[in-house]
Amino acid sequence: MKLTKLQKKIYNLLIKIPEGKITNYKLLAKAIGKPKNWREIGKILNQNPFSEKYHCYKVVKSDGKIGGYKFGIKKKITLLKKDGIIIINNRVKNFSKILFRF
DNA sequence: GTCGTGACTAGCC
DNA sequence: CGGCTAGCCACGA
Repeated sequence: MKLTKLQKKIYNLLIKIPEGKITNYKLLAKAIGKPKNWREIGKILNQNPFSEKYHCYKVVKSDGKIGGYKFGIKKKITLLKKDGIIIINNRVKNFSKILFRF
């Protein structure tokens, strides 16, 4: 299993997200020091080698929309709800409040 | 070495 | 609001 630098950083950050909080691609990109690399992040999360260990479902779009998920956004929503996050019309309620800034 | 592409973003109408 | 557009970078084929 070969991980790119970005992968390592991203996964490392993902596990830092506290329960009940979410983040978005842009913040994640900023956190790894490359604000314009959100594209890569989406790709990497899609590869998703550790989908069960890492909280990849806690990553949403910058406007609070769910974005995507390898197993379908339905699954993603279910997982988010388990964390106490409310989803309405494919959008996160209280988005700015539960948004976790690194 | 070159080309295509993505779980996106921001800006404009 | 919403839909459309251009821009962006690293990775894999």
